[in-house]
Amino acid sequence: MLQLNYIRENKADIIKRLAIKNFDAAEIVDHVIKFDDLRKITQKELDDILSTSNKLAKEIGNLYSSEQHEKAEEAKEESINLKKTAKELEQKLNDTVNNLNSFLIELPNIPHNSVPSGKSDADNELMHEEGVIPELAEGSLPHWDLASKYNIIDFDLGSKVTGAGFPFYRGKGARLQRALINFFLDEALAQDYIEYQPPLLINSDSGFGTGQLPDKEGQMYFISEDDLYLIPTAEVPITNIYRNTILKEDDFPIKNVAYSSCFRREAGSYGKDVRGLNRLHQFDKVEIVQVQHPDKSYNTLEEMKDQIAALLRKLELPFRIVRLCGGDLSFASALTYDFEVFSAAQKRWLEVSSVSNFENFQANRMKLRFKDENGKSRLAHTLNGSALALPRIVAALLENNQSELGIVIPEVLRSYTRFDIID
RNA sequence: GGAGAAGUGGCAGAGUGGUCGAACGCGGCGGUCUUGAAAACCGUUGAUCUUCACGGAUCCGGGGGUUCGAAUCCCUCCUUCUCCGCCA
Repeated sequence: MLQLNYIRENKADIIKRLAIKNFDAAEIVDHVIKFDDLRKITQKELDDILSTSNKLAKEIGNLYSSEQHEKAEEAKEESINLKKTAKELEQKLNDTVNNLNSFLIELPNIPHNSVPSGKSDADNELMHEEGVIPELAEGSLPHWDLASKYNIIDFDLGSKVTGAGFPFYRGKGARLQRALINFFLDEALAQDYIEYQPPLLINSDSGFGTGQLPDKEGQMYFISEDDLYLIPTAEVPITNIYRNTILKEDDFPIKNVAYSSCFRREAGSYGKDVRGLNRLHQFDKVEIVQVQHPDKSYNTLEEMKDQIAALLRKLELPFRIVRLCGGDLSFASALTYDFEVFSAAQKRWLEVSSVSNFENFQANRMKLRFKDENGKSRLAHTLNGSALALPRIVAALLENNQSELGIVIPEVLRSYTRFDIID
């Protein structure tokens, strides 16, 4: 959510920059300012009424204690009238604030200056590419075939027990997953992150705080009985730790890491993009979250980017980094880098991480503030990134490392898997 | 799941209808004293909206209500604690 004062002071600039997200903000901004004006006026009127009513109430108290009952009754009469007016104004103020908010939450975050314009992922900016794209031998298999060949992931069994997109991992497949989780967590701990195990269900306040609600309501599994949502990412519970808090400046940087399962309905997805591990309803991910001083958040973003690149390098996977264009950037993000690994049998790049700076967009929704050096409350900046999402990493490892002997485990993982090869 | 108790400022803890945004204490900050520090003493110390400012309004778990007036009374939801039941 954008800050009201910022909108008022930078109207033209906001409209211009949101155009990069292909979002026409002109009308909404006008509504926001109009309703905010009305809000201020109404608030003032109400405050004045309440002020006189408060004075009157005190007076009535005094009149009673000095036994002037008649005068007190008169004052009561007047007070009741004031109250009626106050009720009406309150209603009006309420409506106005609701209108204001309904427009305010429609505005996406403003893209960073470096964000290129563009319509879709085709217009993303390739920033970096490294690693050797493996030449696979004749007869090489995509990961879903490898999964059944070595009996390490069972999609059909998942369909039977739950439904499509909920695979079972078995034997060395399960152990590989566990190894990756531990590897990713240990790498983050070495960078001074604090490890968390969050709840996997969140309430609607939390969903609103990070921006999933109301925008992506249909993408989350909802438990209506208890009014709770399954988390689509650990970002939600981990960032919401700081909802409605005021930090001290020396609390920065806050660096948290969490492993969790993630649940996504993925309504509307279909076709070859969702085959095998490419897109699941339930998957595992290690997520890094930082809360940072506004002046430092972009340095932090670069640091997180480097950290994620180092993970892929250690796993010996060929990868590239793209800067998302305006059209591909999420609602809440100001700048996002996507990491993609090359999956050699599918011959395509798979997104395995997304690292974003939300600036104060989430912080404003969840009232995450800090005291600056002058003792003033200011909104903090929030960032997060996957480090990393498991399924597509597994897909690339299986495909890229297949050989006649089996699937070769990268050196760095062997102390975690305690096997060298899946055969 | 059943029965009971409670939720007040960073912490601790008073306040049960009027002058309470809230005593006292601790902590924090500033000062006096000191070569420096501690101690002692003095002062100060919540958030949000609004205003150039003075000021005004709102907030005592959340929401609603009673009343001229609510931290204080009523309803409801949430959370915590105790006892019983169940259970990994």
